[in-house]
Amino acid sequence: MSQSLDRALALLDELADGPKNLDQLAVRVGVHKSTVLRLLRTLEARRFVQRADARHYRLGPSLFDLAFRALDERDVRRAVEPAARELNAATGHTVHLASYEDGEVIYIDKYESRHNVRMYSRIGRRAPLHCTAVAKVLLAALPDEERRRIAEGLDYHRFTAATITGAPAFLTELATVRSRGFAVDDTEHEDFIHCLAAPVRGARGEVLAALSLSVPVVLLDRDGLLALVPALRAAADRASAECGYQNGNQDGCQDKETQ
Amino acid sequence: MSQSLDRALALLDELADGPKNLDQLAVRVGVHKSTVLRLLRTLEARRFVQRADARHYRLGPSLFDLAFRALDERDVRRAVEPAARELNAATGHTVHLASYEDGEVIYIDKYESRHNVRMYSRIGRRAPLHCTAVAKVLLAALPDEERRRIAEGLDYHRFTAATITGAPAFLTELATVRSRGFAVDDTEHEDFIHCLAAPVRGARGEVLAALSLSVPVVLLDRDGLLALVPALRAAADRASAECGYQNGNQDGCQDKETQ
DNA sequence: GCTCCTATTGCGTCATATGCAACGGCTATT
DNA sequence: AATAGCCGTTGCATATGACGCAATAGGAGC
Repeated sequence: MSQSLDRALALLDELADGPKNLDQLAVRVGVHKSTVLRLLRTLEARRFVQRADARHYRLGPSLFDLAFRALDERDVRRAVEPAARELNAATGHTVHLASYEDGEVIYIDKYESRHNVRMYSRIGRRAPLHCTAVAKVLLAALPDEERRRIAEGLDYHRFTAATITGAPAFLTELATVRSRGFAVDDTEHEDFIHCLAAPVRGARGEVLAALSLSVPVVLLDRDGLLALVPALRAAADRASAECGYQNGNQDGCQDKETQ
Repeated sequence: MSQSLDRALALLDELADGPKNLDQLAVRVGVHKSTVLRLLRTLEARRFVQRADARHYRLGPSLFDLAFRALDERDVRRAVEPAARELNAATGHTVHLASYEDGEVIYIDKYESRHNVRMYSRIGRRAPLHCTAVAKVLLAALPDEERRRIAEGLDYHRFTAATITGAPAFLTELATVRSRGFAVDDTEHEDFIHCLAAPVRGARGEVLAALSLSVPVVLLDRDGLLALVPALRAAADRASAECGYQNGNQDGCQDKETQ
């Protein structure tokens, strides 16, 4: 709708993977150099970009400030923090918090593993829907027809030998997740990582977010991973309580309504 | 320079502290509702904002993605991470990493305290220059005339009884920091917090960033804080090594050239 | 069922964002 | 040291596209 704004946002995107100069930017977004310069000047005035050196621009501190302020605003994130931190401390593994928004699953928090083998992920990143534990938990909570619609619209890119590659199999998996109350990603996204995820619920029992543990297979085999389920669920339940979820029923089968 | 872009950035700023509707935004940035709508639509198309509900907008995932990608790009941050994490684990206190850019000191990383009493800070935030340990370390490393110029331009807002409130006293403090090799914020910013900071140096000995520990006074008195100096310096030195700093001379008096 | 509030759209106007081309500072090159 | 080439920067003329206004539509609340 707004041309100049759109171009400016494209510039920010370009700058996200490293400093660039005027010409590079002009080519990448397809506008004249001078236009780029003027847009950058406005962005610079508001500290969204800054000059790395005389001829290179990079993203500026306003962006960080904004992003973290906004993340702080997200109530779930704040509410889940203590439980997630404790889970991270207790297990030593990577903990993620992800939420579902507009057909996407986004990581909204991350607590790094103590170990050297780390998972590659980042706050703000989108998780693939068909092969991550967090996405399974979040999709499993959607109303039937929406879940089906989404499942049938996915492309099921095969990341590893274990990746689920079809809507029917995926819908079956989601049903399992829904009835069991937690999800497993058994090296379906990356060869060397497997994950668990469990839902964080709000006052009306609706699923607000998914809390997950990601563990390199070299550290823990499948049984070792599954042995972490109680710890994960305890953390997710504590987080749910923090978010106003009342019902303490944890009989292994939380298949109640999910709005 | 670019009006619409400038307004859009103002909108983002407004949205950083919570979802707002059209009218609120229109009033705050001083433009017509319909203009706000059109700008938001562009921002929404690029996922910089999203609708929280029918009549409220909030910041979107692109922003988070961008911010974290940009942070990852910052080499210092990545290089310092292991040392900072270890320092955080060893002491249990809040660890900050800050850098100096264009007359400002910005937090570029943070590791939370294990304790309940926490410091209020955030990645992306600006640190006040005259009353934080990180700023002292970073300013102390600047060339003489620039340091003097900055010191004389500050407003020395008095946050606490201990805040340094004049350029001469501040310059003396910086000289001490420079020769001693670390800085102390003795409840100069907040009554209940005191901090230590030490420089992280690059290949040519230049100061790249400041690493700091923030501790509530209820947990540790002044001597207790100072007892952490060796741990902090060890971490800063490890981080410096990671950044290419060669000179292992740690005789308590790193007053070498600082570019 | 009615009212009020807020989002949305069509439209006419003109501010403003744009591309172009020329300038100028800097670096690198021989 | 002189020159060539690169890249950032500026002035200008143009028309695009962003703007405010006012009318419409769509809900929510009473």
